[in-house]
Amino acid sequence: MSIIRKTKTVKLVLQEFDKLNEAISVIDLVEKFSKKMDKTTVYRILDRLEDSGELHSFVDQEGLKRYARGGVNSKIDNVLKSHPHFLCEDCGTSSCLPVKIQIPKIPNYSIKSAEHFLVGQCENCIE
Amino acid sequence: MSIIRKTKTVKLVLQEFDKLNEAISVIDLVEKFSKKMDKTTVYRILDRLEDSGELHSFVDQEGLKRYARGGVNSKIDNVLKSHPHFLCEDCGTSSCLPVKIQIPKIPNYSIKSAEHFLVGQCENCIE
DNA sequence: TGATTAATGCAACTTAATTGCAATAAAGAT
DNA sequence: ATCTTTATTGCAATTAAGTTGCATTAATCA
Repeated sequence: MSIIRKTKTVKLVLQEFDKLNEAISVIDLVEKFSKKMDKTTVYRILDRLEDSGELHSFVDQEGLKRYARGGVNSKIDNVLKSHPHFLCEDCGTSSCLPVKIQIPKIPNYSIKSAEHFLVGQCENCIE
Repeated sequence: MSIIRKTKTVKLVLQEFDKLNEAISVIDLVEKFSKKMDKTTVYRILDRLEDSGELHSFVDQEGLKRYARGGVNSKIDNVLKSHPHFLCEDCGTSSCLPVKIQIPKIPNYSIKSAEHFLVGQCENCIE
């Protein structure tokens, strides 16, 4: 693993994750930066930031890849391990939920990792 | 919703789900039936079987769509609601796990649906 | 058996993501 | 500050999953 250069484009991407503290789909990022950088660059920057632990990714219900701040095992929102990812069906924003989901013991199975994807209404859209 | 005709191809697909009682990716089905039917036919049959409640689908970690017997809310394995889906990283088989995952209450959020995807070793591959 | 219409095959298309390669620009050394 | 190294970028082309339009075929039911 080599160091990650703080290029203009990398800074732009990181700024975006600072600004909106949510899980962003690659598609949205590619669209948002279409004037600033090539889509391959977006893909590659996200790859590197995930490798280095600055971001983590998951695939949503629609099969789209999304990225959010923090490594899978980081404590970025006091979440130690696998936290659920959430999509608001009203406003479309996606985020990491700072709760722990208990995985029941399954006889004769060994569980290594878990991905949870919840859909519903977020705090801004619930009435 | 119109009736589903029991065509030769539909029967073949259903037989496959009977034979292997697991969650099969569309890609695998398309490949398996490449001599028997067109890939569009596979996609459309799966669509219809899902509409009619005979199958349910989910998207796995890799963004691939998978199908398994039973509707989302069916009691096919005594699973009332959202059950986790499992992928064995050794043998590659995928299945529905007949356990219930408790979703913690999240203040100010309303959760409508949940998808759980677990990865690990299945009963045949665990040593 | 015939009429109706669901289902199929084929070709073309869309969209997300990947790859190769030459050109560019950070980072560290001199 | 300049040079050297090599990580990073842009562009074009490609792969792979899934979709669409349309003419043809074949279930279903009267």
